[in-house]
Amino acid sequence: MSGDVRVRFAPSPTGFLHVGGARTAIFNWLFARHHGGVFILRIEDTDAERSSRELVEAILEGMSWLGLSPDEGPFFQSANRDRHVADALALLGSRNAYRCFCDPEQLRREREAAERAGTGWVYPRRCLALSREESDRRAAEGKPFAVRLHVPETTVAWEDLVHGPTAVHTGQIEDLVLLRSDGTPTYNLSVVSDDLAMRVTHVIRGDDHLSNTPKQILIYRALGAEPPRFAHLPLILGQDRRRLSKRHGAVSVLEYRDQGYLPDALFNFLALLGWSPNDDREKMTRQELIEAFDLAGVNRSPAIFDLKKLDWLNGQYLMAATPESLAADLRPWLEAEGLWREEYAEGRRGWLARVASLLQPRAKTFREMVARGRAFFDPSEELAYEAEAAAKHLQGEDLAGHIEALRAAFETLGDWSASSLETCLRAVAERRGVAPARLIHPTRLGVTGGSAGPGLFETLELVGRQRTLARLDRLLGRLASRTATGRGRPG
RNA sequence: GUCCCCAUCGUCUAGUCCGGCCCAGGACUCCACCCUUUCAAGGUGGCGACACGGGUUCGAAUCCCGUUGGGGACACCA
Repeated sequence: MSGDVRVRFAPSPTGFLHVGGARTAIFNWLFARHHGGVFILRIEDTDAERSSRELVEAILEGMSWLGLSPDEGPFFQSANRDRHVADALALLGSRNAYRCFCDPEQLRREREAAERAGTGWVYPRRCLALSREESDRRAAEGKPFAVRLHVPETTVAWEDLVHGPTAVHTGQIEDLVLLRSDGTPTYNLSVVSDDLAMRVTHVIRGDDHLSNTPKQILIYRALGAEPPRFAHLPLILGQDRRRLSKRHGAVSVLEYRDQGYLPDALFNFLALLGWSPNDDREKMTRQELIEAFDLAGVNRSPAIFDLKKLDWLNGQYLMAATPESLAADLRPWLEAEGLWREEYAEGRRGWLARVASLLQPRAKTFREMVARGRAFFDPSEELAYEAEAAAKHLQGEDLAGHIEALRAAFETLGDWSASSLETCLRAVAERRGVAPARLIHPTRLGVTGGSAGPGLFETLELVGRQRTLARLDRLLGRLASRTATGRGRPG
């Protein structure tokens, strides 16, 4: 084998880290880990106009949240400009590139005119016809020039690790600019120069770079270098089969963090988008993913981002987590809602963990967990009743009397535990000659404000006697006013 | 317009390289039932696909050609 595997993820900080980029990063990372290689992070910040320090930070933050720490870097492409320029000049010296004195504005107009006419357009190589002497003379005169690669008439072929044998005739490839007339290097040159300098062995990137590949291979060859191996990943599409964009909802990985998804779940989900192990495994640990990952298992067709499945997977991770770790993860969410209390970190740690264990199988995200756990976290007795649930459960013969009896029994109950509460409620129901459900549903509504949720007795235990009684009092008040007005409407 | 890529349930996919084990398997979603104080979770079952047309072959989801459909790229952006 010819040396160790070295791969890189090379985002340009012209936007946040979106799920497509994250997936590319994950595949690179997985490939490196699988082969015991090196994962390099290179920030392609050569477009000063569109790049920003904040976006660099956002990308770094997104990667670190996903646990994608680079073995080398982050490197900044802009720092390598001198080498890029030197490489371009070397190409000029070796006659693989030539000076182009054409006016960029003029070329742009020609291109636009061709586009309006509905035809393609490539640079007509006017300056390639210039003699060496003429070119040197104009340059010496100080005339501005760009440096263009002289694209030979040939067929560029490579063995793509995802697509298999791939070949493109250079007939449609124009003599691309390597150096702009202001002396700055362009993308294709910089990428090749850096990948070469960083001794990258495998370029794993999105399908949108497929058409850049022959251009870059041409640059490698002109530089007298051996190109790396290439692997092009299918793109991730939105529900409408178009390229994923903001219109499709959350596309930044940090948005998923902020919506309450676990990094391991997103990582797992993204790893399975466009790749699968050769079996039916879905929920896989990082170690399992590393062991199973293989570029040969990458699909060739684009995949649609399915939020429902992510929700399911995240739910699986939530259910697999220990209540203690969930309780710890819940803190920032509770803080954001103003529901955090210091005692949750101390004396009531166990209580929080128990609440988390009740919410665990019922929520897909942390955000949902906090929303569903309102009855536990909210100190007040003023919970709003869900209208539909109230209409359904706050009715029937002498409901106030039943609740009154239940409240009295609860007030003097010795052991405030789920099992004891259940025994107590069932006894009251029997004494009053009604089915337990006649008490259970109104009680749940009174204590939680809704009709769905964890078992009532566990709920009551954790809500505590004080709040339970206060909330039942409020319910009684509601029932009394209803009776007073004849037929009041709940809610 | 030109070039390139892709094509299995609504979605993610297994199977395609090395045709038969596939009247196509798993998962998400949806539906039903079970469990059950509700909602989940869990269990059981169901709906649901080889884009189309030609070949090659004893035999094709798998190989070849074409059509259609979808996507991407064509900058002195990255």
